Amino acid sequence: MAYADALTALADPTRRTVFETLREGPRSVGELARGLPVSRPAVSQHLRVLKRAGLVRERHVGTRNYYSVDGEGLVELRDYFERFWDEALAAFKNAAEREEGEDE
Amino acid sequence: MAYADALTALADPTRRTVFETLREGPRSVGELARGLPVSRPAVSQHLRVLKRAGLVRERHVGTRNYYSVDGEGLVELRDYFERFWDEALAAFKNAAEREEGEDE
DNA sequence: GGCTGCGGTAAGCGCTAGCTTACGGTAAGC
DNA sequence: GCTTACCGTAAGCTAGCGCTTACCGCAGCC
Repeated sequence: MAYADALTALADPTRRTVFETLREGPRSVGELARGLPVSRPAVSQHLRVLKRAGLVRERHVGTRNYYSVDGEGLVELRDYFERFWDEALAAFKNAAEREEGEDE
Repeated sequence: MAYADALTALADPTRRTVFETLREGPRSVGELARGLPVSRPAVSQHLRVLKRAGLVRERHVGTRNYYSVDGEGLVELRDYFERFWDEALAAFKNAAEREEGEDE
């Protein structure tokens, strides 16, 4: 059920911006906050949510805290959509076959 | 930017349940509401959000309103994550090459 | 040691999302 | 026509989310 956390995490626009910025490479909290219209603590809270969703990782360097993209959350999301797509297609196929059976 | 609507749409647990139920095949609003702990108008509102996100379609039959999965929204989401993944990989590769250059 | 810059956390606040009830509108059956 | 079942929308309420300010801890530097 971890894909649920990832979905709610990426639902917020600010969090999406943070995530998409991190895609370009690791960033410190301050660096991220400077490019955003919100305060640094707000960014900190967003990063916590993203981390809990398995979408980002953190690495301490001195007093700085560098965040980067974690592929695990992305993989879970991709798998979720893929499975969804497969089952939806299967159901569609079943329905089509049933309708064909009714016509006879 | 339609993937944003799809993400916020799928962030809500009730809406996810509705969407996953629809994966099994078309359902009327009443049928969906019966299997959920919320009222029928609530389901109606959720369906409106899902429709705006391009995730579901509706088809009127008499006084009933049948909803089914629309693949368009799913495709947009898949493309978004795919592009994200590609760019993240490219950035990672660039960073690795830069580090290699610094070592020399 | 003191100072500075870094960042996580707590407390509090406003606003929006999701829910409910109440209503109106339409199609089918008598 | 009347009634019934279906559904969408409006209005209103509440819980929670995202934000801010204030505070604290920690690492580096003088």
